[in-house]
Amino acid sequence: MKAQALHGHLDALLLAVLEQGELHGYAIIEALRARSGGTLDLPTGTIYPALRRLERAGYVASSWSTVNGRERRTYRLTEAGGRALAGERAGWREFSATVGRFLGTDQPPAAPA
Amino acid sequence: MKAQALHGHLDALLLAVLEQGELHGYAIIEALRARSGGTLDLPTGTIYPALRRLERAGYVASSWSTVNGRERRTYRLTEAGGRALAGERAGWREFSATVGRFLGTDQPPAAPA
DNA sequence: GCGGACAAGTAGCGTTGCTACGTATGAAGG
DNA sequence: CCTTCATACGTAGCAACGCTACTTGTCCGC
Repeated sequence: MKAQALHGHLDALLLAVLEQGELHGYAIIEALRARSGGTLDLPTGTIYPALRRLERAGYVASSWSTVNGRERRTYRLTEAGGRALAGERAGWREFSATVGRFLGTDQPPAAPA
Repeated sequence: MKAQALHGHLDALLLAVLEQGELHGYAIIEALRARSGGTLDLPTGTIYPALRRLERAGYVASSWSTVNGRERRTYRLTEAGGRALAGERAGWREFSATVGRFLGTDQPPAAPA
């Protein structure tokens, strides 16, 4: 997938991942990769700054913990983050519907389990 | 709709509009606005540079004409542009499917005529 | 004459993600 | 013991892209 196609939607993805439970940065990267079937393989230099942006915005909160001598910063969605996610979802729906009208999205044949 | 959400997909939209026939810049803006139901109201400062980008890339070709004393630069899709559009379509499909998996797109109920 | 629709364009800005780099621990392999 | 790899975090600088604001010019209606 083209790299910068994410532009403007990364925050929504991160919030969506955190919606299902708190995770630390590295795990978020793996979650994105796993849930996307390998399509979304985002570098750390993309994720970590994005998480800090979200924290600054109040959409996520973080706390440190040490696991096996490794420092982890675990992020969780805040209430504001939940509201933001809802907005992002609505925004995404409108956006994809609009662009889809031109690019002919229609039915993705994928029938997930 | 949030402004910069288009990031990376504008070219595809322009090519898609031109696919249905050649148009001049101003008409492209109106076509986008009309076909999107007013959602896509892009300023000239967005469209004109984008068209020139596409022309430089060889995806569209242009020719001048004068209508009612008004200079028009009419753009049409080239063969390379058609191929590019096909690629963009595939890219969009993958992108929207991937992001949709996280944001929950599902089936847009729109069943166009 | 003046404002508004039509028609094209440029300059500069801000956002955003990416590349490249740096640091540190623990486990596995030679 | 030393190297390599996976885990885990982070920053600095860059490039792409669309937007805002502005400019120029014609034609039409008031």
